[in-house]
Amino acid sequence: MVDQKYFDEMEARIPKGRVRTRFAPSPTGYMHIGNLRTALYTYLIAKKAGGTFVFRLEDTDKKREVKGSEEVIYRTLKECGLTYDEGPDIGGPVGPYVQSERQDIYGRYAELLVERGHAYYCFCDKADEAEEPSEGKEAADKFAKIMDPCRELSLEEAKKRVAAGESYVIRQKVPTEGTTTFHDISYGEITVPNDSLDDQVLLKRDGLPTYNFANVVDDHLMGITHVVRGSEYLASAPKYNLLYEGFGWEIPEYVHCSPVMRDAQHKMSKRHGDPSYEDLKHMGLLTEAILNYVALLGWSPRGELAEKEFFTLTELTEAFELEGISKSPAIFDMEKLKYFNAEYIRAKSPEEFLKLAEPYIRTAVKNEAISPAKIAPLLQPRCEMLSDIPDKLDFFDELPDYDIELYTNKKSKTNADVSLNMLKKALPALSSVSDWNMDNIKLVLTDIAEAEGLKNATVMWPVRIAVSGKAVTPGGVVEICDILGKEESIRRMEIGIKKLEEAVG
RNA sequence: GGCCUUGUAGUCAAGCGGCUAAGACGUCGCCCUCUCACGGCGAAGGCCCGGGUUCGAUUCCCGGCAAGGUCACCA
Repeated sequence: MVDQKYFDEMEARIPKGRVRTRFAPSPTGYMHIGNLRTALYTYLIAKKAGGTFVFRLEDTDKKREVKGSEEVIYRTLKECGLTYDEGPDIGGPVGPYVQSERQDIYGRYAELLVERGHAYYCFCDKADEAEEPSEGKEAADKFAKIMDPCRELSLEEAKKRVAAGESYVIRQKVPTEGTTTFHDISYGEITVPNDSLDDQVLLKRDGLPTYNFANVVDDHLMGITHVVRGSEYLASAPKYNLLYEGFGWEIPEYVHCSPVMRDAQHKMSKRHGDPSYEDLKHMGLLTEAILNYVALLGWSPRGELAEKEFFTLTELTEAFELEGISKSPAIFDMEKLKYFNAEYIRAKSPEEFLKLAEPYIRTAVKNEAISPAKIAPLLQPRCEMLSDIPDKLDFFDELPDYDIELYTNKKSKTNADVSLNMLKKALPALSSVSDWNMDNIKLVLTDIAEAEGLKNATVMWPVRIAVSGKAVTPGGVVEICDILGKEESIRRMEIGIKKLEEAVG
């Protein structure tokens, strides 16, 4: 009847004695932030304990598969440095690591569970009812109907019908009375009445397992010691325990993670345009910053490290404690992420930053005579995201058409008249500079201010407006003139003088 | 609706019976300064509500309220 040898062999393969965690996404979407965070915590738990991090692909629902999403997951894990020790592409002792390649396993275990009296064949065709997910009272009514007659069928009778070719599903036989308690590392002990648990389908009509069943079987067969997953699975955890008990298997530790929210009532979702990991990358955010921020969204270091907020992956591995995981949902805050990103950008060496910034600089500055290497240092302390860069540089290639109102500035004590006067003094002075560099440009300008008994701003402001055409620029006049070059700077000042003369009369 | 969970400033959060309730982002002000940014200094802002228990509750218990999850042959 039962092929005991098969089960013994499967059992024998299971690694024992060390922490093993697994990240088990389904290829149905992109890597959203909650996913990434779960993967991170899962990785950290394993690595902190010197254990094994396993990657498993849960593709039991072929209909919902999204092409390309698998690659996104692999790429994201790789970029983030969340390297797994066992997985579909690298193998391992308990493979295969793709559920669709393990199909025969689930059928055998489902039948084993039937033999053990914790599951039963169900011949009712509920497909019609199940098509449309319903809510509220309706769902409650449907649940009542789930207690079907097949539950009471004798095993011989059921097998006879199976042998006759009748189609069936296998359902879990949940006790109708009593309660079930399970333990979660962050949520503690949770007890639920058994009559609130439904006889969930384990093996579908097509022979494939449901997520809940495949999960339990695989986690056991892969020796997973800590099951890390989203809190949306909290409600099904009691049924998991019943399954483990039904098989006579050891129950793993559970670590449920609260969701990452868009706002107080909605989870982050692609449908609402919330950014995925890849979206954030495209916005010019750094992997280190994303990872660091995400780690702190729902986890915080304790004790002496309580005030530390910048962590590398390695530092996280050391600092990570299960106790620090938060039970309440956390709202994703782009502003704070940007702050982290800005910090990481500033921490880069000038060379590293130039490498990162150059493509962005070049989207705005096409003029080959202008060197990105000269612009990058101005940008480094001034951008939160790399994508901020182009807008800041739009005046380099071409002088924008600006309003002469810009020449009026209270703090610099300038207006159109004063500015015209300053430009007329600065023009010849700058024209006479033979060695065009920042020191000399600055010297010429400050000399004018000193000679006139004015504050530096009074001469700097008008010149900066003239050469940039903008009220706000990265860097000051000195840097901008230096980058533009003498000829272009002079030309722009002449334009400024002309504009002002026309206006002032 | 049943069951489960959560609730410290706008946001992330520390706290684990006694504190002026950490820290960070954001906001505001000041300083630095040729604009902006960086940097420095400072300010405003909070324990969901009501009962208990206790000499004393943000912390423990009960009840509300609010929010979330789940109740699929989806994961």
